[in-house]
Amino acid sequence: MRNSEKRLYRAVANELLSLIDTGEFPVGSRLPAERVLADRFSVSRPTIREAVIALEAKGYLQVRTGSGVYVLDPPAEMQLMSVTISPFELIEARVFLEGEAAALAAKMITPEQLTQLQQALEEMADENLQQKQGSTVADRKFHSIISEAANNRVLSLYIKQLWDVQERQDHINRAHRAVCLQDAPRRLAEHEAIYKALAKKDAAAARNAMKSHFSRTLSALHETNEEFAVSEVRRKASQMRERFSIDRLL
Amino acid sequence: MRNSEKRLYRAVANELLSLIDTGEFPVGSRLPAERVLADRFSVSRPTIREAVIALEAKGYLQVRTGSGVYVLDPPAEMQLMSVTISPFELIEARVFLEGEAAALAAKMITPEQLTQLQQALEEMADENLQQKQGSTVADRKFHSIISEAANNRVLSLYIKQLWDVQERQDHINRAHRAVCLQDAPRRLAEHEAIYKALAKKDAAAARNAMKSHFSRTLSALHETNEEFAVSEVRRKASQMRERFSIDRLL
DNA sequence: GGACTATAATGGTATGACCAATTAATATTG
DNA sequence: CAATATTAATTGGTCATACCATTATAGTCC
Repeated sequence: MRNSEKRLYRAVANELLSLIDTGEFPVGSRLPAERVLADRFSVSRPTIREAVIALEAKGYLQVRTGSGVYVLDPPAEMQLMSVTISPFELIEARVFLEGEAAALAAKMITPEQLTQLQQALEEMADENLQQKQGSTVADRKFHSIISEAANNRVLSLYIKQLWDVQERQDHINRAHRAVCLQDAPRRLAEHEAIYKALAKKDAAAARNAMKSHFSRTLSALHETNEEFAVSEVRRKASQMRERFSIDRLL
Repeated sequence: MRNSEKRLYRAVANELLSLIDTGEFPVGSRLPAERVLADRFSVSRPTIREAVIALEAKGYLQVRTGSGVYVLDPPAEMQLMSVTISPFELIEARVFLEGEAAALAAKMITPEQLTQLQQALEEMADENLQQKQGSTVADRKFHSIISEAANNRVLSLYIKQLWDVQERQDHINRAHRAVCLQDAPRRLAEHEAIYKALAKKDAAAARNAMKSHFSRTLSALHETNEEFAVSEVRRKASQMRERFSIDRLL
């Protein structure tokens, strides 16, 4: 199964999940009875119960006493984590959310929060000097302060979620880091531009600064993607070449 | 305990949580052994295990085989449902998300989707005629088509989620329905304006139409809120008056 | 046909036993 | 005495089984 699932109930839970997105247990359907599942997985009923309760706690299942266990559609965070989200979709969504958050923040931000932003900027500068350019902690801190300053928990929650998703997805993360590394001073300047707009309480300027900050990431991502596609084509071409040459030798 | 905690393990889990923030089980400490807890709560060990597993799944506890169960610092709430969101925050977020979705959709929408939008508009008109003005199914369908047309799964997922939240939260829902009922024809006209902008592939117009559609809801919500606040003040004032008059008579 | 009742199916809880991993105590050894 | 190896106690992990409460189904009766 997975990576050393020491506890049985976890293994069972994972199997149930894969059976769910395999389609054997569609959303809305009722799972087989606990006793049946116990028999099928060759485990005891308590173990099945533990797996079910874990999945229930995470929002995948609903248990109705006397009736059965039913499959719910997976919670939104998990849908985001699945690979079906492309980097472009994610960055696009972040542009809107963080752009509007910046605009709102410009009107609501407190002096303390502005001070915190300055601190974050200094930390980013330090990171640049200390060769630790891969680090994004100060970056994230900066954006996090702004999203909090917008005073809208829906926005800040979504922004946080998208940041988490991005950090978990390799290809996006790699592209993002490449951009950051490649042009650190410019990135710092962009953050400072955002800060200045916020300090001036200029909502439109803050939104624009944030959007242009992201748009560079987006275009870099497009380039990276293109490069990747090109290199893929070359790789396949070279494979073909090799194969044909071998064929000729035969 | 709580409101009808039918299942024992939930009651136990809640008690454990309260004991944690009471300070009896501080963060980082080890819980008493399962057998001890079972004895203390007068439940069986399996029930304790179920409670522990549920809390583990939610990130409150960590179980180390052979060692014990340890208290983690509580995870930042990532669930929108478990946080109380004010109507204003919610509508504000929807304005941004649906506004941008409309702008994107204007560029990407297909003829089939435009047809579907027209159908949804007709259904809304029917609902108005048939006195079923409380229904929002056609309304939701309309907005759903647009969010799909934007071709960004992050946006459409979040828009769907916010709609779900709204339908689950009474106070928001009541305010929304009040607005809808009060001015059905105008609401229909707003939807038609959105449709026309989309048909023209005019992104800016689509965004504006969508935003002004929401802004009316938002301002109506503000009024409702104000009215409610005013009536509360009056109610208390009248109570006071009554009480004072009684006092004088005595 | 509709309301009511008996029956079966399903989840809910409890006991007790045994295993495996960890930790603490103890004995061994240098 | 100190470091190490061994043993014992503690703790979570799993299982088998039994019985209860709730729900759903089938059957019955009017």
